[in-house]
Amino acid sequence: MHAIEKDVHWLGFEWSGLYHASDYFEQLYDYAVELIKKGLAYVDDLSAEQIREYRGTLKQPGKNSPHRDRSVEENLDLFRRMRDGEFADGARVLRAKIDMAAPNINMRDPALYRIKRTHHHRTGDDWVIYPMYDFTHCISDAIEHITHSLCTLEFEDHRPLYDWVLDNITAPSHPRQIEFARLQLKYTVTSKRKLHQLGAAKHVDSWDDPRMPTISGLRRRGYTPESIRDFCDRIGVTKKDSFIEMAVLENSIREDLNEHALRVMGVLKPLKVTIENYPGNQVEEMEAQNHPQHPEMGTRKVPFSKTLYIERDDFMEDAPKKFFRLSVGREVRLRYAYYITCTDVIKDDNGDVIELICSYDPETKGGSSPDGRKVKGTIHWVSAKHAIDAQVNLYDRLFTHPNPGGTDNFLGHLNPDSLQVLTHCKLEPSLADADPDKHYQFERTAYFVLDNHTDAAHPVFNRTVTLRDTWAKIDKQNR
RNA sequence: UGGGCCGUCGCCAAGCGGUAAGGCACCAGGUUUUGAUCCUGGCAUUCGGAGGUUCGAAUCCUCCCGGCCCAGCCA
Repeated sequence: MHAIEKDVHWLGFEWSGLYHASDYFEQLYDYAVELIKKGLAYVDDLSAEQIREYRGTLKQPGKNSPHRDRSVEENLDLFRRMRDGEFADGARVLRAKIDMAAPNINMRDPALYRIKRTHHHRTGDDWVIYPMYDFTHCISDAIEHITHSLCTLEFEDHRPLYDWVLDNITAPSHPRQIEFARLQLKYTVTSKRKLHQLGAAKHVDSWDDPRMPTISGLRRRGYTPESIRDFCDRIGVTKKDSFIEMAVLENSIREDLNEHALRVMGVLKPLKVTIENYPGNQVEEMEAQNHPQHPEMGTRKVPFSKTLYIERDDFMEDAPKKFFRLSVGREVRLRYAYYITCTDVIKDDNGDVIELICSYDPETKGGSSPDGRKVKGTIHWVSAKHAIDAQVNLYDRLFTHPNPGGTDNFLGHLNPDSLQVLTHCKLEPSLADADPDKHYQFERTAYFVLDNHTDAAHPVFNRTVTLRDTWAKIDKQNR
């Protein structure tokens, strides 16, 4: 309950009052008595299984309970004694007397009250009988003078009952129930029951696991309240049962983060680079912009030295012409630093590249050359001896099936690679005191946020969403 | 003939009798010290289908097809 309040607050909403149906238990009881007195409700002694049998099927009408025609006096007495705890749990229920042959099953004398000795978080042990949803909700809405009671599609069949109850008691008002489709996303599940199962079976860490499409999960993943509200504005509200593509959600957060995230450099999969002609002890402070489109967001200094780390993906031995990054003999720009040319490659015994030897052009400090020559690629880097070590969590869709919830075994469609943990990522030193409330763009890779369960000594960054990657698309097409 | 609801571009979604908005995605260009961002252009002769009414239909009528929900003393 408090978690919900917290989520709603975080999303940016306030409420004028907090109401609980349990505040109306006494009134609800009185309305039930009113129905009994009108001959519109009765106490039934049938067991749950018997009631099910008597209910009939979707295509066949039900039949009346043998207790359906008890006198008002007897019903009043029995209901009173239900409340007083004279009967065992499940022994009797109060039912509305409507129509056992109704085509809408919800109208076949639905249960209004059942006996259930359970501790209530607000009313404690005051009650042993509790009202059913269909009886409680409409009356609570009426008491609160709600004008429109919004709910999801599966309650469409309940609306006749909602109206029946209010039509047959002296209701303080008669709200209108309107049903809408629930928000569903592809490649994930949104039902509370299924989300709970994911946690219970340890497929995710918790309710706020960054892979969960919960408010707390999205928050920990790095989504902002603004982006979620924008997403909701875009998708609209209708009665059509639909599934939204993740791309829409991702677009909303990218749009927000592109505008507000601080740009930094972080190397996820480091490859060592030695600048052979750079003085061994020299360190230069390069000036970098915090946001190229917003100079007012300032600049920062990033240390540069002889030994650096660059992204493994930014080097390719047999690079195609369209590959604008580093390869032996090719020149690239190190963002905010120098142009470098790869001169040699060092491999380990397995033949894997473990280090690059490069030379830099001292005339290109800051990233531009006096002779105006062009370099196609600009890559990010971090100085080896200044870098901080961090863990980075890369998240992907939770399921491999577009509608896992619609299959007979949704857990069978889990994406085994929904979380990829990267350790010893090398980040620029300014990130040593990263702000947990700020969002960062590791330039050229993705948006990240400090995990809110992290501790300062061992920073963990969660990937919110990747940047659009045209190269990945081209690369994929070429294979 | 159980009942209820829904069908407009790949995914969402306006439209409510006057001749198909918009977003996402996608495609093609341009700018760019992020292959990001940004900018420009393209993307439904057609609204699940077939008839009908009308000068005119996605919008009204009829029939058909497809999808979702309901047999908790859960919500």
